Amino acid sequence: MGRAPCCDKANVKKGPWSPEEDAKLKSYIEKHGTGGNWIALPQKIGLKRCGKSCRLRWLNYLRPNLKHGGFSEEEDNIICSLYISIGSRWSVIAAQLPGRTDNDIKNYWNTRLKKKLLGKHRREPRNRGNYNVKQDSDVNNRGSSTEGDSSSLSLVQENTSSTHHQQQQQPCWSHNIHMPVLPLQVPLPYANQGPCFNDQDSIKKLLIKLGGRFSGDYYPPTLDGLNLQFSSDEQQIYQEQVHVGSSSACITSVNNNDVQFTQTGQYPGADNIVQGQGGNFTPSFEEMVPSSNYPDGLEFLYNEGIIDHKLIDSTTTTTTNWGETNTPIYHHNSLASNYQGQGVRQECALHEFSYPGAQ
DNA sequence: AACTTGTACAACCGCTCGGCA
DNA sequence: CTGCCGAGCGGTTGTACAAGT
Repeated sequence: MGRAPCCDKANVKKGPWSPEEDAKLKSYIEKHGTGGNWIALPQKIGLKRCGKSCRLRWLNYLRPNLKHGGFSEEEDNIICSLYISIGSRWSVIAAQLPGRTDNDIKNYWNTRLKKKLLGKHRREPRNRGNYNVKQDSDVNNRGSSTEGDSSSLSLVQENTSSTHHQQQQQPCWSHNIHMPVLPLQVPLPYANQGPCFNDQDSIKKLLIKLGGRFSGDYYPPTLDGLNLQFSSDEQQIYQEQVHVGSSSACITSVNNNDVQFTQTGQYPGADNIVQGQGGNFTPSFEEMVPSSNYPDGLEFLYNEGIIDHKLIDSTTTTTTNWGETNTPIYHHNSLASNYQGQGVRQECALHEFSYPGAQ
């Protein structure tokens, strides 16, 4: 019992749009609008295209005032900070970047931005003492960005001393991501959600998923301390796939029902800062998250010091009880503040990103 | 020059959500 | 309340092109 197709697949054209098709669609929408019905639109125009395809073409390519390519450093940083805050909610992120589409941002993240960060993450030696890492020499870039300037994503790892047995993964946070002031322009309907992993299944799926995504030189994370109850099959899948030094969300789990997160950061825009509540980035975090369990796909941000844990202080750590609620886990300060007053529970971990450039 | 590999981006697919009857 | 349907979203795939061998 599958869902009925939105159009007759046999009679619709697929693949790249011709200039003629573009012209037809654009002129019609500019004259008449979409009419609120994308499905009927192609018939009206005489296009042999699926309505969804028309919508996508219009939104991602033909719509006026769209920018293509040439992402600025500021846009990079906004994307990074929002991704950290709300995850892969590209439409929400796109709403913060005028002229950008969700598809554009998603592609940009997947093809460049993530590799720019993750690639560096993988290449650099880890825990070998003091070393500096600059994000300005990535081979994936073809000279389109202005890298290496003071506003780029840069980080310096200075101190790798660790007293824990997970020294291999022990990050030393010293430098700061350069985050621009982010004036939110629209409500963020998902800002209260963040990556929600509020049950064991979610955690397990996440771990397994991450296991497939990362591979390399790092020790696999231990499940000790997470109190996740894996079936033997799940555990096998996990152990087969996970070869990471970091994974998953900031789990500081505690018992069978409760899993806690801690997360902080300092956001640069002073006007936007909403001070969180909380406590230190406690030893218990280090102990209970032996492999640095960080948000989905973002471990490198932490391990590379892009998110500066030195900044964590007694005012900024919060916990989330998974057993009770769908409480958000990762929040941007401004996102969180933006959503206050809407009846949304805000016992979230607020990021604070330092902003060295801000005076 | 020919082939292979890597990258960027456009487009598609399938799912979820919300409006409406 | 329920089911249908369209819009929207995010993940994935396809393709063109550049770079490397």
